Amino acid sequence: MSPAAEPVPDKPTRREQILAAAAELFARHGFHGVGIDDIGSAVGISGPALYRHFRSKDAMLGEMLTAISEVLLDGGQTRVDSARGPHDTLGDLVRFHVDFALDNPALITVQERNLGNLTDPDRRKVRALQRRYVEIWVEVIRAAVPTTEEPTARAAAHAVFGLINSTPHSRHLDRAQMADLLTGMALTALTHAPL
Amino acid sequence: MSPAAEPVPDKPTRREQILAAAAELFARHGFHGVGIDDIGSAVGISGPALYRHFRSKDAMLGEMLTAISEVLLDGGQTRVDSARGPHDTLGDLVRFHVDFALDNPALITVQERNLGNLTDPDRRKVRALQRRYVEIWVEVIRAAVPTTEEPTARAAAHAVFGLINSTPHSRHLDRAQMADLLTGMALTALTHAPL
DNA sequence: CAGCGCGGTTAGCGACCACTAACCGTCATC
DNA sequence: GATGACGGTTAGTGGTCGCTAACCGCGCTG
Repeated sequence: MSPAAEPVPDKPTRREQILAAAAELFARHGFHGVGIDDIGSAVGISGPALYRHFRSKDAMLGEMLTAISEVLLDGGQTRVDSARGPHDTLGDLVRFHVDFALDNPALITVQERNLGNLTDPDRRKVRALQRRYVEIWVEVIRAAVPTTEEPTARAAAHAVFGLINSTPHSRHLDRAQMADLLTGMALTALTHAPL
Repeated sequence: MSPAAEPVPDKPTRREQILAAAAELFARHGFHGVGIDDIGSAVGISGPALYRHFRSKDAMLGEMLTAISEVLLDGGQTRVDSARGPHDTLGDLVRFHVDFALDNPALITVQERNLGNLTDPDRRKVRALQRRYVEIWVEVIRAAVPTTEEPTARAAAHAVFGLINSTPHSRHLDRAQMADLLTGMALTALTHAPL
């Protein structure tokens, strides 16, 4: 067949394969619980070959977490930019985060658990991105529920992240049901609870 | 002053000191990210002295997590035993878990993140205890919101755990406000969302 | 006061881990 | 058809980690 003409949805590059495998392993065993050889053999190569693609193990985690944070921030900003009204925007934001969590359970887990294993510069960068993402949520929450104080909105946003990110720890429902459940609970908690 | 007559609330034993320090460290750096020497120096002794109190590093984590699971299960059972009505019982359960999470952020974090670092027998034991705790929640949820299917109730329980356990990651409010916020969000999500 | 258990100490051992060194086959290009 | 970038390989190295060994001072108790 003709080369490079198939409807292949972007064959993942080796770097991406490695990051995906590493994310799975980091999520299951923790950053320090995974060896360089474990990651290598998870993608069919062995051990030090990884250093053809990454400068260090720390760099893998750093790239992984900054990528996640950028995707979240970017997606959040997009939802806000196409705002139709405060309540719809909040709904879009919730649905976006729910979809991301359901589609990337390993990444969500790593971001939640392994922030402390980043190098200092990487952690600063990721923290900054995360802060901007939270600020988006704070503004949208306060637009939808105007009586909410800013610190309360921030705490509520974190609580909703916890609710949604709990996904990886429970697989009792199928994807669609889970999405509806989490979206409903998150929106109800944000808009009907006494904040 | 007279020796051993003050209102000291049970001076913590050495084992307890060690477990508390280890919990803090495990929460911050992950199980494999903490060395035996780190734990030792956190309680003022150094390194291998820990082996006078625990058989291994694994045993510390094991004892820590089984203790947490037993406290939760026990507290949950107590709340159910003194039930006055479905809604009150659910409220008691939520408030109990919120209090525990706010008072023991490190323990909650360790239980969430480091279950995978337990030895197989320890993990089985902890999992069994956790399952029983979740089943308490499932029954109470279904009593308070009778239209809820069992798998949905289980997923909702996990989601609420995620919401409440998000506490350690956000300290924007003082304890009382945080307790009210989390309790309100959890109860609203459970009883007013379309489960 | 001899004996001993309790809870410390330091030194060291074997395993493992992140990473480097040195080497090699496969292409694409000139 | 030589060249060199690319992405692999195996062997090895320095450092760290969990744990054991050997030793020791203190406070009970018979």
